[in-house]
Amino acid sequence: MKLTSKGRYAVMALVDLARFDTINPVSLRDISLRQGISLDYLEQIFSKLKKNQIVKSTRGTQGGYILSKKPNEIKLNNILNAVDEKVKTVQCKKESKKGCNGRATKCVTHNLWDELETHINTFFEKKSLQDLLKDNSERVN
Amino acid sequence: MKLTSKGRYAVMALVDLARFDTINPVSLRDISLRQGISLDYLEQIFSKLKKNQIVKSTRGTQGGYILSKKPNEIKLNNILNAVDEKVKTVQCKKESKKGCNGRATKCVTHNLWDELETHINTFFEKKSLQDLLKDNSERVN
DNA sequence: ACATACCTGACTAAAATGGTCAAGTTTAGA
DNA sequence: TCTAAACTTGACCATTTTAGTCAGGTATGT
Repeated sequence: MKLTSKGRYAVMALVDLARFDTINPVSLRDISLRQGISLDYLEQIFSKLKKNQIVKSTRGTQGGYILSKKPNEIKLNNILNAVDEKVKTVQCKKESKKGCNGRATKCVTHNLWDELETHINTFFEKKSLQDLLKDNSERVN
Repeated sequence: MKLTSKGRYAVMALVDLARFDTINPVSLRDISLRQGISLDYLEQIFSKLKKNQIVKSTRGTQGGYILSKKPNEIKLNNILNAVDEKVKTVQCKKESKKGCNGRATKCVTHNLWDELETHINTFFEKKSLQDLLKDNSERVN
């Protein structure tokens, strides 16, 4: 399982977007400056967010990104999946005749990681962008 | 955050140990063969488990490892911490005057990762080796 | 036309991962 | 007492992932 900066950046950027896209599209440049994330890296991230229909883009001067849906309809789960931060805890070979570790049976921890995966996914499915906005409504930055 | 093979191996090895240490210490060699984990790697893992008083060792012929406590007293949390698979989701610089990203404020997702961390830790604190033994009591391997 | 901003893909330094290898020390049992 | 089994320690390493950078584009509002 992995939960690294990419996922964090994606969430940060989208919270930023949710705050500022009410009138005009928001440029990555602005997000980059406000959130302290490299512009080039943001472009990679937004490319994936766009492919997953989480944001929409407008090109040209005054262009930028806006959210595709309302903040309460965008779950953290959607965001993290979009940037390939899928919650994956076990690397048991699926569909092979043998189970984990090349054995006939599943490794003794197999069910455990499955449970954990569900546990974490549930957490992210419940949280929406809206929830984060609310939590940080008093913040300046 | 990271949850990789090392943690999985540690749990697998301890479940194995819990099953077989009733009479004699169990050698890493045996665990290695039964669980399909490299012996050398197991040695690294058990070195840490020992430092954290999760297992005790006996040297020499017929030596090996036994659990320091009863299976129901060993929480998964203890195991994963011992092998450095601490649940860590954010790399915000602690104790610096500035918050995440070198800003004066915490990044908007700071609380989120904190919550997740608690969420996951709670999961592991509730699970003991005993629980895993029970789940797999019918297994052959 | 030109500046702004999106778009794409190749590239890379540094860190983490999942080990291996070598050289011990300790102790049970023959 | 000798020796093999088993623990102990630390260095080393190939591969993969991460977190970007860089170098080009293309589209479009003014």
